[in-house]
Amino acid sequence: MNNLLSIFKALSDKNRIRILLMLSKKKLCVCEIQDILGVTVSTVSKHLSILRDIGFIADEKEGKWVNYSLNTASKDIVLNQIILILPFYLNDDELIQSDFEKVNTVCRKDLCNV
Amino acid sequence: MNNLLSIFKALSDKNRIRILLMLSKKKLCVCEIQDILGVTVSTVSKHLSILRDIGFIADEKEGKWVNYSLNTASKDIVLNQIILILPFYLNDDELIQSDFEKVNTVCRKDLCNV
DNA sequence: GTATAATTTCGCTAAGTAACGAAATGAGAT
DNA sequence: ATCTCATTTCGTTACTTAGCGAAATTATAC
Repeated sequence: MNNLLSIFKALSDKNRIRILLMLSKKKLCVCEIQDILGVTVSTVSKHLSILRDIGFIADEKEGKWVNYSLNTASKDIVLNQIILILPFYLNDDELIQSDFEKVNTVCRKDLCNV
Repeated sequence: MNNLLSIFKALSDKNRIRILLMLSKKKLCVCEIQDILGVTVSTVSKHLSILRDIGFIADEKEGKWVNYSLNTASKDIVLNQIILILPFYLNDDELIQSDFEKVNTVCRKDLCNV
């Protein structure tokens, strides 16, 4: 029950939903997600830790960066179903479409090393 | 997006999950649900209004009482999927099993008219 | 080894929400 | 028509949580 509640609580935030859908398109690092969401790095990091703890996403080091990716191989029924359903539900959403465009053009090297 | 968020927020509460699963077994009135959950009537009423507004449940008058029932015919993809998945996920949950037993024995006439 | 840069953690504030009791509502029963 | 009783709404309190900036951490690159 508590596990299930954690899943729904994790999904009760607009920015976390946006992150999940971004990651369904492409692996991203924290600073790229920050750029797209328009919130501070610490806030993004907090959201990512919530999504990671549940098993929605996975992280992996690549040079200086940590790449986050969607975990499509979860054994959890609810997690799997949610990840399948989300795109059908939100592909037409204006904000999500705008996020998708940014995902394609975002460049971590421009964002950092200022 | 906001619709989806409302759905997940509605599901982010233990008592609302319990209510949904109770109603999957039997139609219940507010005072019966109150007895099983062990919270005040006003709290139950608030939970029910949240679930009703989204379309998870429906209400219907019967004499003095309002019967609440699970809306299994929702056109919403997420709502439908959630209602299908919840039992698989929680049938083994201790609290839910205890709720199910109480659902079978609860009697609204004993609860009211004290 | 030290410097650099991305990420995480910490302390705080503001907004949101579950719970309660009391008052208001509304429909059935007399 | 009035009374009764289930239910809803209102006002309040306590708790949770998203967001921020600063400090701490971690690991790469020189």
